[in-house]
Amino acid sequence: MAEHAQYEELARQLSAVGAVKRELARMLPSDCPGGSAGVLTLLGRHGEMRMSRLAELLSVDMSVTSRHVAHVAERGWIERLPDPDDKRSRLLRLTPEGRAVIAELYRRTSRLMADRLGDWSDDEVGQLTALLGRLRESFDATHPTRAPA
Amino acid sequence: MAEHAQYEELARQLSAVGAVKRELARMLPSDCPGGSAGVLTLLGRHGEMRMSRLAELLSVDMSVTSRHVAHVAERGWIERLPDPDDKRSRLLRLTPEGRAVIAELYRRTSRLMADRLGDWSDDEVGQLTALLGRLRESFDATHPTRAPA
DNA sequence: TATTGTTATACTCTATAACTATA
DNA sequence: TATAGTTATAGAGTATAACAATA
Repeated sequence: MAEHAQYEELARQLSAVGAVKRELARMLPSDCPGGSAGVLTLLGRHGEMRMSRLAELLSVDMSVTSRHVAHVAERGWIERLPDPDDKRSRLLRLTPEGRAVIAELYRRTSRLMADRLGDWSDDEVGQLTALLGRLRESFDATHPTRAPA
Repeated sequence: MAEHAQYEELARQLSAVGAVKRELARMLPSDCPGGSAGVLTLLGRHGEMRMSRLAELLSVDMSVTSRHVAHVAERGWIERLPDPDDKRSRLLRLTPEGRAVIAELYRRTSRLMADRLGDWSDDEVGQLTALLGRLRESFDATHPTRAPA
């Protein structure tokens, strides 16, 4: 259990993360905004999946996911296939063009991160990543202690 | 120097912080959106200051700051006083009403944080806060190694 | 009836550019 | 000329509600 002032300081730093996210967003290709990049990288990491699963991984409403997915589908970066198990559902799959975009995103991310975090150790980057993961888990509304059912 | 995969994972977790920030925003008073809350809490912490200084602390453009400040000034939560040292500038000062809003913000933040981070130790909260602070510093465009002048 | 996904609408936050007033 | 601040405009992201199709 932490003190109030500590919570305030954490809240302030979380707000300030916005500046970092905006700088990451500024180096994205012009036709691939952040929402699209999220769709592509999650499909690249987890493989073919349904809309609802993707919305969960993105931590946004499915209506938002639908828009981001439409954007990348219009550019031919993913396919939307019928789900043999449920005709309401659609399976999202990367195309070769989509994989090429991901490769470019990776190049740009690596370059920027290496420039900005050049003096961070592997361990420090890992610590921050782990703590952010735990933070998200603690705030997850579907967490068992808050949604017991 | 960290590996590429580590950078990717950090970028993903930074994106996911958005969900946490949105949950914090959802419990704000209806006439006090996040931008207004940022203005009030920074004035509360650092005291009277000019627009340009506030923009720097918020890490956003001064045009954005101007809008947020106008919002809180319209509600009587701050005063905009003439700066005796520079007639172009305005000094921003909290009113008693503004301090009351801050008190309410603190109550709500504490309640939510205590609920979500109840199983975090002081040390863990402090570690995350410190790492986020360092992250912001590393990405700060005005950092001496990137803006040497 | 409940769920998957789409679309329309509205709100917040942000940056860029044009502008006013002052340094 | 340069800087402090304001305003107009445009773009990205998000949530809610209404809807169609299917379970």
